[in-house]
Amino acid sequence: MDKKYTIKDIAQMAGVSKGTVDRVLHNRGKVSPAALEKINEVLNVIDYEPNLIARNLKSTKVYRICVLLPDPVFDPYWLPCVNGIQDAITEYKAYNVIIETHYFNPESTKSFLKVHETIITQSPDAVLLAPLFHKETVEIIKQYDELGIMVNTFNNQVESSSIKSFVGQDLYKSGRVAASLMNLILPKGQIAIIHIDESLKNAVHMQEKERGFRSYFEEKNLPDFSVTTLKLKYSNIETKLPAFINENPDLSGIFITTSKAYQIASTLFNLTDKKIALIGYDLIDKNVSFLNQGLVHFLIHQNQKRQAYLGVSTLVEHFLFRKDIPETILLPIDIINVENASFYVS
Amino acid sequence: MDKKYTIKDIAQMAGVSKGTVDRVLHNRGKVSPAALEKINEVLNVIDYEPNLIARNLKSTKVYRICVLLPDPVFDPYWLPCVNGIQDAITEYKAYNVIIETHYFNPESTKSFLKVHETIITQSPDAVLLAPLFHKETVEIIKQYDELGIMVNTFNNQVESSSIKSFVGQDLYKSGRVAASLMNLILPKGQIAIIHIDESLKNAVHMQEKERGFRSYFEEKNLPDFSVTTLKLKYSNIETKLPAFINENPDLSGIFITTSKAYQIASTLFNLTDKKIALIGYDLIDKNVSFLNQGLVHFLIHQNQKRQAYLGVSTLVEHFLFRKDIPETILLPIDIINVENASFYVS
DNA sequence: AAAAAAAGTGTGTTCGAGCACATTTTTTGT
DNA sequence: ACAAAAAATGTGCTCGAACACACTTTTTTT
Repeated sequence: MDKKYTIKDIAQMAGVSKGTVDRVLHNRGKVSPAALEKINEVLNVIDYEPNLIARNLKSTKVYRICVLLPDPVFDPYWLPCVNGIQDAITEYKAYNVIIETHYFNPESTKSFLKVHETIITQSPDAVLLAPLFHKETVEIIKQYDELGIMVNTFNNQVESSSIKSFVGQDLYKSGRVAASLMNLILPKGQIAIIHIDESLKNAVHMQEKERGFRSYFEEKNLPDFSVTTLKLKYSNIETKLPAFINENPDLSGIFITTSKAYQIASTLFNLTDKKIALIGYDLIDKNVSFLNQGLVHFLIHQNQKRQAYLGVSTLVEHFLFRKDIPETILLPIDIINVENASFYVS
Repeated sequence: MDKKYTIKDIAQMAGVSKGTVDRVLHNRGKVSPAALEKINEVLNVIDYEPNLIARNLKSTKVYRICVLLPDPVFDPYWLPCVNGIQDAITEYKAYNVIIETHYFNPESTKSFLKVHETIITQSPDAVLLAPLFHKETVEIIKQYDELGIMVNTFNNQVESSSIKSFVGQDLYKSGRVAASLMNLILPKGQIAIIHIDESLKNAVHMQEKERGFRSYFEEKNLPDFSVTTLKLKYSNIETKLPAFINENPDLSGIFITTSKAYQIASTLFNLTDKKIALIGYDLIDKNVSFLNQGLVHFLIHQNQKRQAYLGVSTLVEHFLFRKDIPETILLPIDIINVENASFYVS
C-alpha cells in the first residue's frame, strides 16, 4: 500500500528514463507532451514522496544561517537562547548547515547595526534576529529582503510587512495570565505594574503585558483592586521603590513586566515589614532563587531557549526539507511556581 | 576547523583503503596491528562523525515499532497520544521506519494480552506501551526481553527491573503542585482528594498524586486545612458526592486525581448553593469546557501527546542515529487555568 | 620448499535524487 | 531530400557509509 516509490520506479511505469521523470518533477522543461502525460498519469495514481535523505546526501549546497542575538553578558535573559541554538546545531550537524551566532550589545543600536554589517559580508541564506530596535530592524530587514536573504524573528514582535515569520509569545495574554494569578493570591488591594528596563527598547513588549494585565481586572470589574503603573531603572530602585511603598500603604502586589523581578525582590527583602506578592517573568537563576525563598510567587516562563531553537529549526527545515515557515509560532504561557520550577530550568 | 571528514579522507590520511578504515570503525577485525595504529592515530587527531544521512540511505533494514495503547474510544484521555504518534510517523516517514498503533480495551487485561500476542506476531524491533496492568505488563515485558525486542513505557511508571525506559511525569510532584495551587485559592477549609476510576488499574497513579498532595499540606503545617480522601465511580457520583458534601459542610476544595474532573464539575453544577474549588488533570474537551465556565480552577497538563511522541521518537532515533534511550524523561508539570489553556490544547 | 590455510587489504556496488552531458529523435531551412 | 539546428530523451556519475567479494600477503602445515 504505502510502498515508497522512487524516480526509477516512476520511470519504469511510465516507460521513460529517470532523467525525463526528473525534468517533469522539477519543471525543467524539454519534455514532449506525450511523455509528460504518461508520467503525470503515473504520478496521479501513486503518491510519490522524494527521499529526503538521498536528496540531502547529494546536495553539496551548504546553507548558512546567522543568528543576531543580544550578548548574554549584558543581560542573562538571553543565555537560554544560546543553548537553544546549540541544540539546533547539534540536531542538524549531520546536514550541510552552518549556524552562526553573532552577538550585539542590547543597549546600543550602533552595535546592532555593526553586527548586521558583519552578517551581510557572510552572505547567509537566512537570518534569525531578536528585533530589539524597531526602526533599525525595519531598516536591516529591507536590506536582507533586497539581498534575497530570508528573515525570521523571535522574542519581540515587530509590526512590519516585510517580516514574514515570528516565534514568541502572546504578551497581551501573558499579562492576563499574570493578572489571573494575582487575583488568586490577593483578596484585594493595590497592585503595581512595574516596568524595569535600562532603555526603552522593550517598551512595546512591556506595554503589551500591561495592557493584558489591566484588561483582566477591568473585565472582571473588581472594585477591591486598583492598578498603578510605575517605571523604574536599576539605578533608582533602591530609592524610588521604598518611597512608592510608603506613599501607597495599600500596595499588596507587584507585577514586573521584565525579567528583573529579582531586583524588586531583593529590595523588598530589606523592607522586612511588608508582605507583597510578586509575579514576574523568566526563569533566570536569580528569579528562581527568590521563587524558592518564597519572595516571588509566580514566574511566567517565556521559554527563550525554545524560541531560539524553533526560530533556527524552522529555517533549517525549510531549506533541507522544503517545509513551510509558519507565520507565527506562539509558545504556551507556562505558569511557574516553586513546586514545578525545577522541570523548566534548563 | 570543523571540516567534515569522510571515511575516504581517513583512508587517504592513514595510507590505507576505505575498507580497512571501515573495519576499524566497526571493530570487524581482520586488521593488522600496523594498519590499526595508523588509522587510530588519524582518528585521534581529527574528530570523525559518520554522515548519518549516507548511513541511512544505504541501510535497507526497515525498523518496525509497535505502540500498545488503550483505545481512545473507551477513554478520551488517550486521544492526544494518537496525535503524538501521528506526529512521529510524519517526522520519520522519510526513513525506513514503520510505526504501528495497536489498541486495547483499558478495562480488560484479556484485551491487553491479546493485542500483545498480535504484536508478537509482527516481530517488531521495539514496543512502546502504556503499562496499565502491572502484573500483565511485567509478564509481557519478560517475553519481549527474551525475543530481544526493545521496550519503552509511558504514562504509568511500573517498578520492574526489566523496564529500561519511561516517559511520563513525576506524579508525586504533580500532587504537590496541585496542593500549592489549592493553598492559593483557599484560605482554609476541608479539601477532598477524589479518586474516580472504573477499575483499580490506576491505583498507583492516583496514590502517588495523593501522597504528593498531602505531603505539601503536612510540610506547610497549615492548621486551617484538613484533607480527606474519597473514592468514587462514575455510577455512584450522583448519589455519593452530594451525600459527602452534606456530611462535610466545611468542604471548600476538591482535588481530582484522574482526568474525570468534568464528572465532579457537572454534578456540582447542579448543587448551585456550593462554591467549591476544583483542581484536576488533563485538557480533555469536557475539562477545558468547565475550566472556561469557571467551575474548574486549574488543570494539570500531563501532555500525553508529547509523552507518546517522545516515547516513539527516542526509539526511532535509537535505531536510526544510535542515540541513547534516556532511562526516564519527566515532562514538566504544566499549570493550566482559563487564561493560558488555549495554548496547550492540541 | 611447496602447498594450503589464514590473515589482511583493496575494489566495486548499492541506496535515491540531482544534474551534466551524450545520444537520439524531430523539426526547420535550403 | 538532406544537412543543420533544435528538441527530446537517456546515460552515467556524484554524494558517504556499508558491506560483499576478490585479491594479495603472511603464516602454518606437510
